[in-house]
Amino acid sequence: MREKADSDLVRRQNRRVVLDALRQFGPLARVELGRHTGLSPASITSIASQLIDDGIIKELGDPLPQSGPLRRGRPLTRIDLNPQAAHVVAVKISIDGIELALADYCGTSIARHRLAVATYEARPEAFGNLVASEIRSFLARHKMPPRRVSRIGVAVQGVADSQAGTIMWSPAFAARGIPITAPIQNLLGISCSIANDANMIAEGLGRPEGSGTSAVVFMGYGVGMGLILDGKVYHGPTGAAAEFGHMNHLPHGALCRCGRRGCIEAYAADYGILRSAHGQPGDLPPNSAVPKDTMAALQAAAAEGEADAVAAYRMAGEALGYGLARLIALLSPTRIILAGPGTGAMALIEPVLRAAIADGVVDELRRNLDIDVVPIDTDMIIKGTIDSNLRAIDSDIFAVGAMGRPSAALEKSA
Amino acid sequence: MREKADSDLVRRQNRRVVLDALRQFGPLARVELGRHTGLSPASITSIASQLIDDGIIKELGDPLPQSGPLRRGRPLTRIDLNPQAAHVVAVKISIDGIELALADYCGTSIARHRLAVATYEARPEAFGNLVASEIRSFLARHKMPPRRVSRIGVAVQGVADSQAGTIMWSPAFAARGIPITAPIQNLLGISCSIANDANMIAEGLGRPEGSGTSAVVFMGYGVGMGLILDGKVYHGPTGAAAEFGHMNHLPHGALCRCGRRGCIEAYAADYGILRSAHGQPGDLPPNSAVPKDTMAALQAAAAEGEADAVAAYRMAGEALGYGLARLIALLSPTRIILAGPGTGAMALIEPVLRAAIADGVVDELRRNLDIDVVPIDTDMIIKGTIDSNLRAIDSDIFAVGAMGRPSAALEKSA
DNA sequence: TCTTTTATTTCGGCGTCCAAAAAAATGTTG
DNA sequence: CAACATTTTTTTGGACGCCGAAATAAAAGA
Repeated sequence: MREKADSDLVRRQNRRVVLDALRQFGPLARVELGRHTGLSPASITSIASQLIDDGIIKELGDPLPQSGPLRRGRPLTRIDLNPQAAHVVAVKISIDGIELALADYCGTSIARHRLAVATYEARPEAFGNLVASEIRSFLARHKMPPRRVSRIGVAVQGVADSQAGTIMWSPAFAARGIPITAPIQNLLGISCSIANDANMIAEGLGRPEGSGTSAVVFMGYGVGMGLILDGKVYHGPTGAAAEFGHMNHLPHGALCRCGRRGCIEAYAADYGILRSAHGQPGDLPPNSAVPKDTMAALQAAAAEGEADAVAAYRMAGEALGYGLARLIALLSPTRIILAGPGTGAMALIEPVLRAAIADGVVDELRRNLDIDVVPIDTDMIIKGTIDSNLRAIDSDIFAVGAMGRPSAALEKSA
Repeated sequence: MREKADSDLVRRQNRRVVLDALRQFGPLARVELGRHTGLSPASITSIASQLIDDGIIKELGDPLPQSGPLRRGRPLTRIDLNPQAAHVVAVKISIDGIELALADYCGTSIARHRLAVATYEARPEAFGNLVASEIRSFLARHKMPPRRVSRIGVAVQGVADSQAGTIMWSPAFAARGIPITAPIQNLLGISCSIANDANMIAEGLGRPEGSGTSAVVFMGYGVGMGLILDGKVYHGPTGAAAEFGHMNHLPHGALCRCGRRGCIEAYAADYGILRSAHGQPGDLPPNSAVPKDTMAALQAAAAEGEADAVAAYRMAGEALGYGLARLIALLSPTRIILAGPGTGAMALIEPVLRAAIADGVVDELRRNLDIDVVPIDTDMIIKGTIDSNLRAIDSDIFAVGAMGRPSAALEKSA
């Protein structure tokens, strides 16, 4: 059922609109905010002074690099998000290591740390606590009191249940159903969420694009996907969405890490490509961690025209292409973004991939489709996790009542 | 960018909430409306009297079948949607015929009409006008002045571009890109929309289910799908979404009506099943219109255990099953609904279909999945089209400003 | 110093919501 | 049959939000 509205909702919504505009278009004067948001100057004044009182935004001092053209009149007073208003920690869990990042409310990175952890053998009961204590010492090292961290976001490869706050299944772990958010919240008292890593890439890329439907494919040690439907990242009922890598390509096909046969990953992830390049049978149990060098060497060999390597990449392109063709038939996205280390061999993969899409989809459906390859950026996941959690903070903060007391959000639900 | 809010928006939203509640829970007294919507009695009084003035809802007379338990106090004054407030026409275009239905604002069917049209040979320029004039005489026959019809909804099998208002591609037509909404709007002056037929089934089933993610599969002369994501029917960027029937099943597989190879439809639509039951090669051009009797005979033969027929249905089940497995990996729906005449052979199809899903999807993803077969109801498409257009009217009407003048919506955007 | 220009704040009006009090409409009871 | 009791609906008064217009602030130019 749709929700009723009242004046409280109006203010909340407009606070959010203002924060959105500031987050997207950097520092802005009140007039400019008015133009961006459609709110009247009077309302902007009111909302801004409230947000300033709450310490969420602040007026910038003098440094007004008033660009060239001579300007008369009262100068603009620029306003920006207050970087001290909140902080977030992003945690990326991957095979044999976790990466931590601390950022302020503006999204500026304050500190990073990477540490090796034998994830595959990790005990499910202990792992969450390990992460929590690593976060604690990371914060301590950078003199950041946990009280000032408003949110922790965890990104993991594989299937994350964001409702339950667990890792349902991940190639980084032998175990299943590993609780993550509960131990972190218990030990640190900071609210925490978990999501799939490719979804976090989509969060990072998602907003600026506007309201389209697009898919981000992550190619590397695994194959992941972030889906943006009607401008919003799709998380599905449990938060375990868009397991493109484990979408079936060929029934009874090659063996995948997930235990099934014929998944796209079994042909297009590092281990799948390697397996076919070596001429190994498809039912050979997958080799979980492929060293970067090995893949680099394989890419080089393929670029030189080495037949087995070329064939392996073509097979990967075909699996990806038919998978995307199926996705297009279902969702008709306007944009597909290919990202991740696997794009290093894109020259070989792309023609096959495009041919497969052409073969598998009615022309009408792919007329408005762009396929882009974005530069490999290892920080995309961290950046997306930070962005997504900052937006969540915006949502928490604007939900705050007029008195600036966070409990207002709770009073509502009572 | 998120939209700003003002008090106008509040009233619009609350009007909509009230209409929603009435549409879903039948006639309600003001107190009951208050309970359903969370609005205060004062607000309900205000909103209701406005809606009554606008003629959108009305107080019911005496007939209060006050159920048993002795009730003191002022009796409830029940309120309901005013059936005369608006009317809709639903048009279902299928192979060789179109079906018209007229309904009032409460969704009660006033008239139905079916007529035969040689759609396949229809000229694209003329077809829209033909439909329009059929609607006109249909309305005239039932003494319904076009002025009192607020919306016309067209449902068609195949790919509809709801933005452009055309049929991009449909098995009912040899031609492509047939304009529909423009000629209807021009001739009748009534706003008109077009959508895929399976999406309309989903509209009809969609709301009561709440906020889950589910897929409705239509099995019959073709294979269609309506997708409900997070409680809302997904229409995709152009409105041409969820062409499940033309999702590739096997690369280089059997020839489909759409001209591609290996589509699910090529195995699971009537013509596909028939083709394989007759042992005909997969590249035999599809037979567009299969008579009902033929399919009934085939279903009977299969039920008797006739080997070729059984094999054909098993192949259909496999194509559907792997297609659904792929969909589940991507969207992890909580419910899949199988509907349409093709479900007549469900006893044969279902085991294979379930086996394919089990084979193609990680256990974790299908743990919370229900697969249901709903009774074959030929009116589902009509009903869904009517419902969907009534909800669109609700949205138009609540958008009306306080003065009851529709132009208020336009003034806003200026 | 005075004018022009532009940005921001203040003020008054309007619309919405809500809580509480009042009114309405009926059943119950002495 | 009149005085309660009970429940629904309307009215009243206050709060909060938005907006337009006027007032104020802060500069550049004359």
